Amino acid sequence: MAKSESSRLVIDNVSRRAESEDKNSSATREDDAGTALGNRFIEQQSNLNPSRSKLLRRILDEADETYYLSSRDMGRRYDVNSATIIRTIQALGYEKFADFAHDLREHFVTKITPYSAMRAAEQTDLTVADRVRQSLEKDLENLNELRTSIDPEKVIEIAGRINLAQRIVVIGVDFAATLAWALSYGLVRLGFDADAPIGSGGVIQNRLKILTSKDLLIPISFGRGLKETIEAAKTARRQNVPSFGITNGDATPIARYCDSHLIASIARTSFIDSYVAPMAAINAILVACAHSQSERSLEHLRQFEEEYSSGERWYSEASGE
Amino acid sequence: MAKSESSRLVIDNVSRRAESEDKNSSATREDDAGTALGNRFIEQQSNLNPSRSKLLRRILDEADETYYLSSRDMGRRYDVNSATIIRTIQALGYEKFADFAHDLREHFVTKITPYSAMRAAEQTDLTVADRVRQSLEKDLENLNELRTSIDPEKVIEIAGRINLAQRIVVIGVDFAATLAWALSYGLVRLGFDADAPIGSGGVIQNRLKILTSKDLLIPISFGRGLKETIEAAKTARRQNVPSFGITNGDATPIARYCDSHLIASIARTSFIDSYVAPMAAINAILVACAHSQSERSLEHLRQFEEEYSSGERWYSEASGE
DNA sequence: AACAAAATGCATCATTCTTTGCAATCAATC
DNA sequence: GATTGATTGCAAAGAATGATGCATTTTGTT
Repeated sequence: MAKSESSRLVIDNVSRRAESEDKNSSATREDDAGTALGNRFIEQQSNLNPSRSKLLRRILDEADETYYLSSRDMGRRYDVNSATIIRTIQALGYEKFADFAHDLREHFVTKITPYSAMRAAEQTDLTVADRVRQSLEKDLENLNELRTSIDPEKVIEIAGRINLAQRIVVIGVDFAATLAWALSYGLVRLGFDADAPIGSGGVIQNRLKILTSKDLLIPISFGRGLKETIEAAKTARRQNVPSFGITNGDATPIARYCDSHLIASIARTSFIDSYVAPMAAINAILVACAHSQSERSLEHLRQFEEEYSSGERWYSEASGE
Repeated sequence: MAKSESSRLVIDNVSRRAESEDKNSSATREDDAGTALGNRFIEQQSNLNPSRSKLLRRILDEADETYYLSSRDMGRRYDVNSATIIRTIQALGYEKFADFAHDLREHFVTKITPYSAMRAAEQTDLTVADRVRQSLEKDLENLNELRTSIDPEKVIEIAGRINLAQRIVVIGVDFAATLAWALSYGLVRLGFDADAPIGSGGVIQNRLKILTSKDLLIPISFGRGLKETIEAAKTARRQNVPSFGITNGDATPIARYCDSHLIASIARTSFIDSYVAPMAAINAILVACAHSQSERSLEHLRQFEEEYSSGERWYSEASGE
């Protein structure tokens, strides 16, 4: 009984695996990096013949279904002898299979997102509850991707620029306005002179006119980019105003027209873009700002918290019911 | 060489374990539910003597360090004979250790968040980069907690109410205004009559005056609750306006004064609350809305998308550079 | 096409693991 | 405080795993 029930996680991942096989061939992929095993795979690439490389590629990609296998089971899974498994991991530089198994688990843990487990069920007749779950798991995946791909140093670099800037203007239109507002509000709380102008392109352009090279523009837009936001970035460039963008890819206009940028996925399961990962990125920026110049920010925060919590702003039972 | 490097994940979790030992004793906890193993642990509680129950409690809680152990290693870890491990899992109803191991892995996977691994490093001298990473991992944990604790049916229930409502007013002040704005904007895109009034309490109260029992109020506030938001919820109750709250606990004023509510954690690592999980919750609500009355919403969305993408709003290279 | 080098599969052994019988220990009840 | 039933540890048996020498196949080169 335990058995039948417990095998439900392993549904049918064969199809999706097969499909992703072609494009990636078996070469190293950049996103392997970050785990001991992934790094070793990259390093030792020259010591691996094509079939071994391919074998490892599959084991790593399918870590969610291989991390708990014995060498024999792994052999069975990929139609090779267990000795081949052993010798392949030895070619990677591991002395014992147990060492490899450990690193494979680590690899699995850092790459894991529940969404990858659910993706197998690409059924057509999803219930609404399924879609809700899927949405959350996609958010989790986006966020996890952000976590593994983000370079903390880059975030710190932004924090540094924010620290140096006299004024900070955050631009976001439509849905991205949410993010712009969140960032500028957070920065204000940390004591920075930040704002996120809303309104038509005219309002924004006017706001930009007074910016100088001592200020900082943070435009936020995804995909093709909304006109007003991109125009703002270009204006900033013309006026030598430093700019730092938040977007979802290296090829987006924001990435092109800003001095540097941060990438956070807005990939969605349904029709509505998910701004969860960018929100987390903004959070990270705020944290970096707060801690990279502790005296000033923390002092501001403390002050803010004080007047905030002592003040009249919180609800108190006394006032009614 | 593989060995030394690969043991870095296992730092020192003993202290934190010990500390959390007292309060939870060894009794079943609600958050065990949701995995085959957790459920079985709850069910079979009566068949377990205190020491076995305690043993399992620890194994489940420390799943991140036990999921890959053999029965022997588990025995060593908890200072019992491996036979005790075997018989304990048999008392749970498992026939073979392998079955238990499988469910333990599943348990681990559903509970895992990278933050739990990092928490061990409660050093005092964190670098800024560490704090950035920690912030992201905390976000991930909050989001994961939301995912495991959320009841999709509840989200669908909200969606149902939103569908029925004539007008929807979302209230959020300060940081929560970001969320309010995001929700109302999303709803508008789906074709609902929603808005998120900003401004002083007076503005909000005026906006509420015209609401009736056919409308819906969605206040968003966390912790102690901001006065204006709570007052809005209470006003709604007085006027028989249905209300649905988003907050971070069952004991918050929002939870008390709203007809029903959704919980999303804003727990943070630094000084700034993280609104990542609530953002995901809002996303989930929007997805549920979009799919629970497909005809209307999807039609609206399609229309919206069309005029949006064909329109002048996107950036196009032609216009400059 | 022939050869050398490398890789794989098979068979095997030493190691480790799971499971169970048995004796000792512990806990609860009369 | 003795007795009984449940639980644990110990030890051993049986099953599975990891690792390696040897024969065979594959790959790449001349």
